[in-house]
Amino acid sequence: MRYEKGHKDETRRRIVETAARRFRKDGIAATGIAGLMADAGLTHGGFYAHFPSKEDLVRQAVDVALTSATAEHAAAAAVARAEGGDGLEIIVRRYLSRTHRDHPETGCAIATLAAELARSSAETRGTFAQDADQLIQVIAAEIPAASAEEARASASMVLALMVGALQLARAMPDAAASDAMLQAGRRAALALARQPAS
Amino acid sequence: MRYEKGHKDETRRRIVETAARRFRKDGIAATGIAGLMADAGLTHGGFYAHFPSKEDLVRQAVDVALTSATAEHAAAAAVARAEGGDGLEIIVRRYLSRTHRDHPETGCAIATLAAELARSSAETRGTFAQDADQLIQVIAAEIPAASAEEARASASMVLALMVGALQLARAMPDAAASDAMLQAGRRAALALARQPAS
DNA sequence: TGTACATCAGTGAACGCGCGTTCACTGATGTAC
DNA sequence: TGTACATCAGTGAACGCGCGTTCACTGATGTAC
Repeated sequence: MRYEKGHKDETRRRIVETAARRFRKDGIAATGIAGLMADAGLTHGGFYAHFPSKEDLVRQAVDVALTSATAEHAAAAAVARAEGGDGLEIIVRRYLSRTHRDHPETGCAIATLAAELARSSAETRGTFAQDADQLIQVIAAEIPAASAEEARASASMVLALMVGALQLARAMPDAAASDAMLQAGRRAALALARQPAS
Repeated sequence: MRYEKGHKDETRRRIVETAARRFRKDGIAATGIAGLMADAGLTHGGFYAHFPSKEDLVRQAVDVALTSATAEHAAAAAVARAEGGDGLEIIVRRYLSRTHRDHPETGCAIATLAAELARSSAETRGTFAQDADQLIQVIAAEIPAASAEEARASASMVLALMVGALQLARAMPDAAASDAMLQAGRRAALALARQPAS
C-alpha cells in the first residue's frame, strides 16, 4: 500500500517514542528490536528502513527523552515563577517525587541510562552530554548566583544529587526507606542550591 | 581429576570475583555466562555446579563488590583519622577521583549497577540495599552531627551526590568537563556534609 | 603392598530461544499514457 | 475515462551468533579391600 505524505516520518517518530519508553523501562541491552517494533505496531524487518543501526536509535531515543523532559521542567518552573513560587523547588519536587520514582519509562533518562550510556560510543555520549547540559542550564536559570558559571556549577551538583537519590530510591525494596530517601533528597538539593559554590 | 580440599570454594570465589569485575565493566545484561567462565579459566558447563542461576551470581557478585569497597573506604578513612586528617575528605576524594572514574570494573557497584539492579528481583535489591546501607554507615561515621540519624541522612545524601556526579563524569566525552564535574562533586559533597540536615 | 572402585570438579555437546541485521517480496496507491 | 506501470512502507523468512540452562561424560585422586 502507498501511504499519505508524512506517513513514514510519523512511523519513525512512533518508533523513537516507543524506544524511549522501553529503554528507560528495561534498559538498552535488555530491549530487542523485534519486541520494540511489535510495541510500535510493526514487524521487525522494517526497522532498517528508518535507522542504520540499533545504536543510532538509542542516540535518537535518548535525545528525544531528555529534550522533552527538559522542556517539561522548564515549563513547570516558568509556571511556578509566574505564580510567585520558586522554580527550583518545583523542579526538585517533580524530580524526586514518588510518581517519577515509580514511572522510569516516562522519566529522566539520565537516572535510568547514564551508567549504560557511559559504556557506549563517543558519539552517543556526545548527544547525551549535550542534552544533560541543557537540563543543567534549565536548573541553573532557577538558581541565584554571583555568576552564570557559578549557577551552572551549582545546577550540575543539584542534578547529580537528584540522579543519585532517585536511583537509590528505586533500588530500595523497602517503601518507607525509599520515601525517606526522596524526601531527604529534596531537602538536600535545595540546600545545595542555596549555598554559594565557593 | 580429584582436587584438594577447598578447591571448589576457591573456584567459586574466583568466579564471583571475575563476575564482579565484568558486571561493573560491561553491565549485567551484556555479560554472558560463557564469557565470564572463560575469563575465570573455566568452561561454561560447570557454572551450575556453583550457582543455581545467573541471578544468584549477580546477587553474590554485587555483594562482594560493595562489601569490599565499603571496607576499603572505612580503612582509608581510619588511616586518615589516625594521621590527624579528615576521614570524610579522603572518602570523597577517593570516590570522585579520576582513577575511580576510569576504572569502573574495580569501583563502586552502586554507580555502575544501581539502575540495572532497580529492575531486578526484590531479593537482589534487598542485598544491594543492605550493602548500600553499610557504605552509608561508614560515611556517616565521618560526619559530625547532632544525632546518629542526622549523620545517616547526611551520609546518604553525600553518597547520592557522589554516585550521580561519578556517572555524569563517566558519560561525558569531554575530558575537561568530566574533570570539572569530579572537582565540583568533591566540593559539593563536603559542603553537604558540613551543613546540618535540618 | 597392589588393585578395584567411588568420588566429583570440570568438560563440551546440545536444548530452545532471541539477538541484530539482510533481503526478496507484497500490494495499495499515485502517475503516465 | 480507463489501463499499465512505478513507487515504496512495511512484511516475514533467513543469516550467523550468543544467550541461559541441562546433562552425559571424563579422568585424576582418595579409599576400601
